[in-house]
Amino acid sequence: MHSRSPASRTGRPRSAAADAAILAATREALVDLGWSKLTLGDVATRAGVAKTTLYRRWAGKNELVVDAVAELFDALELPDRGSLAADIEGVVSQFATILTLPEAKSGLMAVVAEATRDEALRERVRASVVDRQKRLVLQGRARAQARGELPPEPDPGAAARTVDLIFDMVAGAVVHRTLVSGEPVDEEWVHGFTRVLLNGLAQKPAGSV
Amino acid sequence: MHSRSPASRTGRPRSAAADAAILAATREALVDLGWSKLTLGDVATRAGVAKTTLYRRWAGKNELVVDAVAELFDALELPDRGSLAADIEGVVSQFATILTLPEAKSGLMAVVAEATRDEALRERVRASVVDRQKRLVLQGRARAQARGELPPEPDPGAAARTVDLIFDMVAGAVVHRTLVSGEPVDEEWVHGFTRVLLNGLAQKPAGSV
Amino acid sequence: MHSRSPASRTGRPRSAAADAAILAATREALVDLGWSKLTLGDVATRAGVAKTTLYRRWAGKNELVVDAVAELFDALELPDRGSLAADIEGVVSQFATILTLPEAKSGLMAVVAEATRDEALRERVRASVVDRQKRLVLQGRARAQARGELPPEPDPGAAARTVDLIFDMVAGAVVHRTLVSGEPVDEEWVHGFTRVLLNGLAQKPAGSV
Amino acid sequence: MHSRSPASRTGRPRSAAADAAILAATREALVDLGWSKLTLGDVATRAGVAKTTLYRRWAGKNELVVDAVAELFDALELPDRGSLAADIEGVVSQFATILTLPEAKSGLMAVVAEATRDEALRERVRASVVDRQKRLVLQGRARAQARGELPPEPDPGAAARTVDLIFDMVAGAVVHRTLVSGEPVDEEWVHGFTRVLLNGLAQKPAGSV
DNA sequence: GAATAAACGAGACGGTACGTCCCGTCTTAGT
DNA sequence: ACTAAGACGGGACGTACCGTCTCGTTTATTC
Repeated sequence: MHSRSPASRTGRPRSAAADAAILAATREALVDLGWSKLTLGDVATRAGVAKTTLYRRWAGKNELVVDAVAELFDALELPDRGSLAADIEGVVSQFATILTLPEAKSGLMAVVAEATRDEALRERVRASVVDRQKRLVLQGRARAQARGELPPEPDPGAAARTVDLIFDMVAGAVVHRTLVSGEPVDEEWVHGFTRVLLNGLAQKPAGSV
Repeated sequence: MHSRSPASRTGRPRSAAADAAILAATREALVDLGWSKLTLGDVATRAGVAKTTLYRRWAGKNELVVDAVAELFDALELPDRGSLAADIEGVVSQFATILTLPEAKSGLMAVVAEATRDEALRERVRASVVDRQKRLVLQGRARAQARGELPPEPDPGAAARTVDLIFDMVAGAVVHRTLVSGEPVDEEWVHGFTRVLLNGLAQKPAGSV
Repeated sequence: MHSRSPASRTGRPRSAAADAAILAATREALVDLGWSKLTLGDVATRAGVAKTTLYRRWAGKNELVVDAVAELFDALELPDRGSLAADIEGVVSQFATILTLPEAKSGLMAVVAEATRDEALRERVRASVVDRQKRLVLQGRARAQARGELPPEPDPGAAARTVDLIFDMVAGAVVHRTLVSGEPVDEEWVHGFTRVLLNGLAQKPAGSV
Repeated sequence: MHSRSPASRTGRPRSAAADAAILAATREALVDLGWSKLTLGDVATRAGVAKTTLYRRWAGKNELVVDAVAELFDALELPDRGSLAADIEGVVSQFATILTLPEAKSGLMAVVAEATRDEALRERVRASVVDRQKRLVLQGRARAQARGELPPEPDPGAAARTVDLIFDMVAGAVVHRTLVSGEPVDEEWVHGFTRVLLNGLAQKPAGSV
């Protein structure tokens, strides 16, 4: 998350409670104000913490918001509903639910926007948010293979590329639907989307289209 | 784009050249500074215009950036490559190319982020960017139907929903690939994505997968 | 006092009222807080002015305080009491009275202290305060010469050195009495001091001592 | 100078070396930074001491600087040059020399300025600096009386007032010449000043001037 | 020589002010 | 009526110190 000079033994140790308070206050401020009107001074006040304490731990607004938002996605889990399609529908719905939280949508898109000009930030987003949730795709595939719904992957390279493609498609579509189109991710949409995704993936050969 | 009080007949008319200069200056500033460090004073200076002139025409940074960025996407067109798959691949590549422009990615995502808290802004984004490009989906479908690749749509409601779904999937996946994953949208990825999309759409029944 | 780029004809002109309000607010803040606790933000607030307005006109706290304090000494004038001794006693008393004002003592000594490390500031103090009041010495001598109490000065160089010496002695003694010794400059002290000064100056030859 | 709770018999005693190191570091910092930019954290670092150690011994910056500067004036002594005038010229020159030290001028004036709003501080300045050096005036008068240059003082009250007046005049004039006028206290000035002072004091009656 | 108790270094803490930057508005004179 | 110029009131920035606190460690003195 953030670190200080390695293994300082002397001096007063940093308050562990402050970290949690700051991240919670950040999410609260995102709800109330949104990203662009969120100020670090306000976050510090909400957290009952001095501005210096905040700056001692995070380099700036972007890094802070990434950490605050990333925690939200840890709530995601792959439900076991008996079929791959049902499992996917479940996790897509969860994802959409999180994305409707004001603290998630306002913060996430803003840091993605900032990350277009800040390689370190983009890496932080990927590590904290994207890669951390790729576990869901891997878990889903493993479970489907155990059920016999999917064949084992012979080529590890192709398998990794497919995971990335799936993640781009799932995350991208849900984010676009929610934030750009501004339409609800309801059961019907989830069903339609999942059908297209799974059918598309099932047809390995580029076939007759 | 922006308007003035309806019947202003007297006085010096607004400079038409100023509009174009301001939008160009905005894109230039997006390239140099990114959204968050872009200031309206700087844009005015770059455009050789007083700050007052700028504020008389746009309400603020968000509105200005939407207009500046929206123009970029008008360059998109559906190529006629002989098959639906090839046409889609062409337009996806074009879209990805535009998204690699610094002025597009930095600006677009930022206004989407801002739009999560500003309904009027989201409407402006949707009108200026999203809906304006939906023509591509409609055009592609019409052409494919003319070629006999797709059957005519009997149900207009379902047809509209499918257009929306396709748009969410295409735009979402490309944006996610480019901005979040930070991986290139190369020929291989475009091919894989298009295959999944078209195969998925072709299999109407939720079938045996 | 302070200046901007020479002859700016365009743009909104600086508010003349703001200058006066700021200097008055500075003196008020000196009374309430003293030099070391005076903050420019507070002065701006008291003056009903934004901090930027203040910084646009003065480089910092020192320059501002010099200007604010210098105005106080413009109230000094040489009374015509009929004899040189009486005139001097009058002006010394006036000077002592001004030095008992909190805004004067707190501010004046502090800028003198700061000026020990800032040649430009020392020059400003000398120009705004010291040299401006040397008129009193010159005026006193001229009047005494007119009365026949003092002979005309044959040597201009020696005359200037004597003016400086007198100023150092008068100002130095009163300041020291007031601020360092912390004793009142009462009639008795003024009388004693003036007697020593005038008798000392009257005995041109280094005499019998 | 400073004290701790009266009867602390147990526990580690305070380091005597730390006191000296801190005062020396304070003077060093005054030279390098001047009073206003001197920070206690920096002094502690220079002294190789923790900030806590410093605060345990001095209440704040003002008290510390008074103590650091006061030591400088202990170097003053009344030379025996054979006549009162020569003795005075000697001590005035010494005083002026000390006042040219950056650590003296910057620090002394600043604490005098602060003392205008802090009675306890002014008392500390008077006790540590002023009264401690009044010995020079007393010593000079005693020596002059022994030589027969001055008559014995019949009235002790008047004598004390004269001592104060002399001190105000000497210290005041030298300080003003050095710090405000910014002119050197050279032999000529010392000679002129001493002549005026002694001649003035010699003429007891307020006479014909 | 072990226990005690205070001083010590280090550095985090809540807080205040700094001087700068930009906001969006206004007040000029000029086009 | 519009324009360029630039001052205006206001608010947040990120930094520097303040004086306090909480640690683990060191060092005399007292049992």
